[in-house]
Amino acid sequence: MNNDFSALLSSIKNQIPLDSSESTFFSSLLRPAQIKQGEFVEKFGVITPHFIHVVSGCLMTYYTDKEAHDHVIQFAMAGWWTGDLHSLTEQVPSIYSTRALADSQVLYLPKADLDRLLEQVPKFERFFRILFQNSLVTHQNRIIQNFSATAEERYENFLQKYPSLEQYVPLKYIASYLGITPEFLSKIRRKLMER
Amino acid sequence: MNNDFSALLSSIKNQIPLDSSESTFFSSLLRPAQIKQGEFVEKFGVITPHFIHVVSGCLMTYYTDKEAHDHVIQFAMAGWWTGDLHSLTEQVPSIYSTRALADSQVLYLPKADLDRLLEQVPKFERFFRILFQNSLVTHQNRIIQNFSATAEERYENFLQKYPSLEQYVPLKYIASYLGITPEFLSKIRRKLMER
DNA sequence: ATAGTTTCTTAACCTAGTTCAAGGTGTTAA
DNA sequence: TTAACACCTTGAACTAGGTTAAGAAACTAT
Repeated sequence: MNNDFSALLSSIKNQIPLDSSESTFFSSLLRPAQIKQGEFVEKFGVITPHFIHVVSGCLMTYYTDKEAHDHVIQFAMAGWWTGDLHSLTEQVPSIYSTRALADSQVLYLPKADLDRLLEQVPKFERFFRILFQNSLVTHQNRIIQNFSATAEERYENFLQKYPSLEQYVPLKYIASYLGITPEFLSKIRRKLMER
Repeated sequence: MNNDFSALLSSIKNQIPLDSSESTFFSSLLRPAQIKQGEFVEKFGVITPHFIHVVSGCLMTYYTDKEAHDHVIQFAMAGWWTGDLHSLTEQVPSIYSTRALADSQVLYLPKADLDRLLEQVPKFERFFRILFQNSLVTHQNRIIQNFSATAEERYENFLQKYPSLEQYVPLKYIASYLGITPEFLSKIRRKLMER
């Protein structure tokens, strides 16, 4: 059994029981890839060809607005799925770009294979239903936070929630994820240091 | 076939084929209810007992923060599902409240019945997978908007996207949904009138 | 080592959005 | 008919966070 796949397989088996032929079939659909720091795995304007699972390292997904400002919408660490869902499912050009913040290993699940998987092993519908359901709750919490917490509170929550990210992620991207400028994050950090 | 159910059934059949016994089983799990304007269908601190589908009228879901300020996170119109997913699935006290903005008809799908449905008719996993997947895309778009658009742009987008809501929803709740104060929404509206 | 590039910080000034307080309008209800 | 109430608006004073521009640190790459 390939070592790249074992962590993913066991996280899936946490949600749905898989027999060995199902595991083998699923594994056969995954395309491992090594991504160097700074490389793109998904680009604005390009149709996303596959769902992306992070085995190691760290990826960042961001949106570029009309004024050419980037807005980080997600950091994806080991064990996470990422990629523009809308582009993937509707096969329309992506509005996001995804880049590696560190050398990373990923598993690609091509759209056609994902569709085949869901058809042939319907249990995976359940897996992705739960995955999306949890992600939805996370997104709702983020929306609430953005409305009801100050930038300072959001930064403190971020540090608590993703302590391991500091090693990978330049502060300017954390600022972007929090919805503030790097300059303002700097002010916040100084204020917190002085305490 | 009960008229309350037919719109929901056909929206489901849009995604997954249902034979008549499956339709009947699903329908047997739904509990119709009439909600008067102002009544709650879900309350902060209470475990959400069922998933909620809106047949007619309009519901509003909001979060109450430590300073006792309400933040509207969703308006649910005819055809929408609503309710605190996290409370429903984990059976923990809800952090949201949901109220009727107008006299409304809803269908309750109790948690135990939802679980039974997913077990006995696994096709529904697919239905909810797609439902959550689409909702996730909507939530991501909202996060992006909050970061990259001004309050004025967000208000204009809101009007475009939900033109029918104006009849039900007091402006102060629209302000809350947009993440601004009613006073500031007032200023925006005057500015737009003057054009 | 040194130049080039990217990241982080500082400070002065600016603005979108808030807060507070008051008044206007519309609706229900005795 | 007037009191009570919820909603919307206005304006003045304020603040969280943005902008601009500069320099300091930290990396890369010769």
